[in-house]
This record gives sequence, structure tokens and C-alpha cells, in this order.
Amino acid sequence: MERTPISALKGHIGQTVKVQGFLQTLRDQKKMQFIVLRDLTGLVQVALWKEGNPTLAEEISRLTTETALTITGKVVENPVVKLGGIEIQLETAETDSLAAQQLPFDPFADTMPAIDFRMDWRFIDLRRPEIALIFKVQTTTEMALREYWIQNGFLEIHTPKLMGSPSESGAELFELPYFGGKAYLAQSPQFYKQMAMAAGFDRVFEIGPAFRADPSFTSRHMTEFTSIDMEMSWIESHDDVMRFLENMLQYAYQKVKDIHGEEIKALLGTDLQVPTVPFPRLPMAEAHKILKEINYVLPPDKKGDLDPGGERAVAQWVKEKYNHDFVFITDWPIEVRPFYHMRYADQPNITKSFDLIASGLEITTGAQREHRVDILAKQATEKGLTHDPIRFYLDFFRYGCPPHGGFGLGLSRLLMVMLNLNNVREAVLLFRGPNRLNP
RNA sequence: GGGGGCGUGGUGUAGUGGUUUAACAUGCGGCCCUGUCAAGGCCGAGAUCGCGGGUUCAAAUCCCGUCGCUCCCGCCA
Repeated sequence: MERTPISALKGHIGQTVKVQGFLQTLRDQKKMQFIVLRDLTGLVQVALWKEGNPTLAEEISRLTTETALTITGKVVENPVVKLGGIEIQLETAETDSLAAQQLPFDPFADTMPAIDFRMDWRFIDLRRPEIALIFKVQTTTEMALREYWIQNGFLEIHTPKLMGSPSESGAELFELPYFGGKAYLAQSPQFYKQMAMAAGFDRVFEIGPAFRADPSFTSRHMTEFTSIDMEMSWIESHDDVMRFLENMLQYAYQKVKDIHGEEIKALLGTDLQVPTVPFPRLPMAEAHKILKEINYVLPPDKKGDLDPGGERAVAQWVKEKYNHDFVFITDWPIEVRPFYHMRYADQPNITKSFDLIASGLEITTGAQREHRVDILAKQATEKGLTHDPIRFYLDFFRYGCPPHGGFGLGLSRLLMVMLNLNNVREAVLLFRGPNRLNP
């Protein structure tokens, strides 16, 4: 018999079905037994009149919470049943895997353990429907992004994660032995997606892992995370990239709202707002004026930059002024940007770059790239980089390369903002941090 | 790397010098229950209060150290 998802049972009234899932509750009474069975799609009550099948009843009595179970039975309408007005009259039950007692924690209790303990027992944590929902939303988000890219002529690429030289300056590198030499884990696909531009691929995207050896202990950092990257050719400025990004995010938010909006509200308590376009844009100089107006004092070493508190303050100002959760901070000074960001012809100290701040959290960095090899090489030198390790990269731009730009967007940070989660660890299947390599 | 906070049964919390034999909720085990309601009732097991040292007649409680976790900063997505 084919398996019926619990959410589809209403279409099988009067039929005998097979349902497979976890035993969430067993109410073992004198004459009746009730099982609440859970699969990824929902919950259903399974009932057995003990005298009708004493042998089966005895087996059911031995079952433990969270046992993996296959049952068959007849679906009947029963308005008395509070769980959807239907139940299954149990006919057979097969224990696929009896759950040991007791569980490290009860995933259906009113209070949950600290996040670190939940990460130790993540597979149990993930059995909670509200946590599973995060990954349903992730699936829809990635589907929507791919749809949008494909509609716009993008190619999907997969760049290597083992590299012979760093892909960005600044961020810490994971180094590993490589056949008697050294290799590094990719911090970003930056160089390779630009190579794809030089290859004439026109527009590319990649959703893949990125590694940063930063000993960061915050609610928004991971040493391994999934990066959403894209790069597009023949742009006139970074504004073309921002326009693409905001429209793409609006598309993805709309898809998520259409498919999961009600469930998100019910299980996570978040009323998903599809952002309007265009997103507000604030050049960095203006952001600083605003911070001055609202008396936010930046740390003295921050010059043209923003600290996280400043980002949150600007985001709040934007929220009050424009009622918008997103804001592009543009035109960052060269001191705080990498060498490959293009600079304004008439303002050589300002880059044609942007960050996207969502609900006060930095989720994206993007820019128009410098595609003129002589200028690029000069900027690398200025930043103190020697050309030898990046010669292969500089070569990309020697034999004809269109003007281009792109961005990197943190998948889990996006989900964190979208679903109003308070920690990025909630939005990733298995968290990796300085002190977390298992499970 | 720097700073703040927190470590009490499986889990979440209360208790912040002295009848504390460490409490409550939940989970776990047992029994009961005319079809229950992500039940209800009764009974039971389960914690040397992170670890080490110190102060004191007396420490879960105060002090020092240490470890773990967490959040913030730095850095970033």
C-alpha cells in the first residue's frame, strides 16, 4: 500500500490507508487507545478499541514517545475529534524503530533548552514543526531565486572550494595540508564568478558554501555558511546590481508568503511583509549625517564605516521615515572595501559599492567590480597585496572583460531576517562555529 | 582576541548564608480513567546545586581560580 501524507487524509475518508511517522502521544486508556501520529505534513489521531484487537492493543501499549511507526487503518470522519475532525481506526501497526526513553529533551514541551543543547540533539530539535518550517521556507526561497535568475538569463556555476590563494583579503583563512603543500578553503566565490564574466557567461549565480576562520562568537556568524552569489555583465553601475537584487528579493518574499505565509504566522508568529521596491538608498556620507542628527556616536576608529550599532540605528531611522525594513548603504570609502571594488571616476576615494541592511542586519555586500586590469593592479598594490598570488586573477581581465558587478548574500542571514529569528543558528541545519564541529 | 551575563534532577526554572530531608513545571516509570483531545487523576524514581580551592560554627547561596555556554564588540555574509 502506498503511503498517504497526513495532510492528505481528508481526501481518503472511508478508505484504508498507510500512514508513517513518529508517535507523538499515546493515550492508553482502559478500553481505548489513542495515538497522535506526526509526519512532516501534520498530525492525526489514530484510535483503537482494545477489545476489538487485544494482541494489537498490547503491542501499542509498549510503544514509546517518538517511535517511528507504520500504521494502516480506515480514515473516518468524526466531528468530536478536535484534531481536524478525522481519525484513523487502527488496523495494523509496525514498529520501525522503537525510541529509547527518555529523550534528551521533549521537543513538544512549552519551554526549550538552550540553543547549544538543542544543537547537540539537533535531529530531535528539527522534529518540531516550527523548526522544519524554516527549512521548507529555505527550499522555497532557493527555488524562487533560481527561478528568477533563470528567467533573467543566468547560468548556474559551481566554483571550487579548495584554493591555492586567498579569495579576499582581511577575512581569516582555513589552511589545510594538500599533498605536501597548502590549500585554503574558499572564503567566497568572488574570483571565480568574475572569471565567468571574463568567460563571457554574461550572468551567473552560485549557492554554495563559504568558509571563514573568524573566531566570532555572535548570533550572526558561522565559520561555514551558505553564500548566495551572483555576478552580472554589461552593467553601467552598482545601481543596476541593487535594482536586480531588490526585485529578486521581492520575488522570493512573495513566493514564500504565497506558499508559507499562514504557517509562518501560525508557527513562528511572524507576519511576513513583502518589501516594496525600490528599497531606500543611503550614501554612506548621508548615513553619517543621520547618525549625527540622532546623536549616535560611532567609535572613533570607524571613520567612513558603520558599526553594527550604527547599522541598527540607521535601519531604525529608515523604518520610521520610510516604513521600510531594507536599506542600501552605498558609496563606501575605499579604506573599508577590497581592492576589486570600482571607484567613482570623479571621487577616487569612494567605491561604487553597497551593503544591504535588513532589519538592522548586514546581509549583503556588493559592488561594481574594477574590470580595467591596470587600475585593478594599481588598487591591489595600494592595498598592500603582492601580485604574484593573484596573478591568475589579474589575468582574467587582460584579454577582454565586460564591465560587471555582483554581490554575496548570506542565506541563513536572509532567513533569519525573513522569519524574524534571533539567532542564525536557528536558520542552518547544522551550525559550524569556533567551538562547534559536531554533530 | 577583549568585555558582560549564566551554569541547580533528562529538560526548563525557583531558591542568593541557617528546619533545604533542595522546591515547581515538564518529561520518565507504575496504577486508575465510557472516546480521549495534542487529556485528566493518584503514586514513584530521578540533583552530592559545572569543577577545584578558600572564608565561615554553617555555603547551591560569599570570595578566588578554572572550565563550559551565551550575548556584545572587533570582523563580516
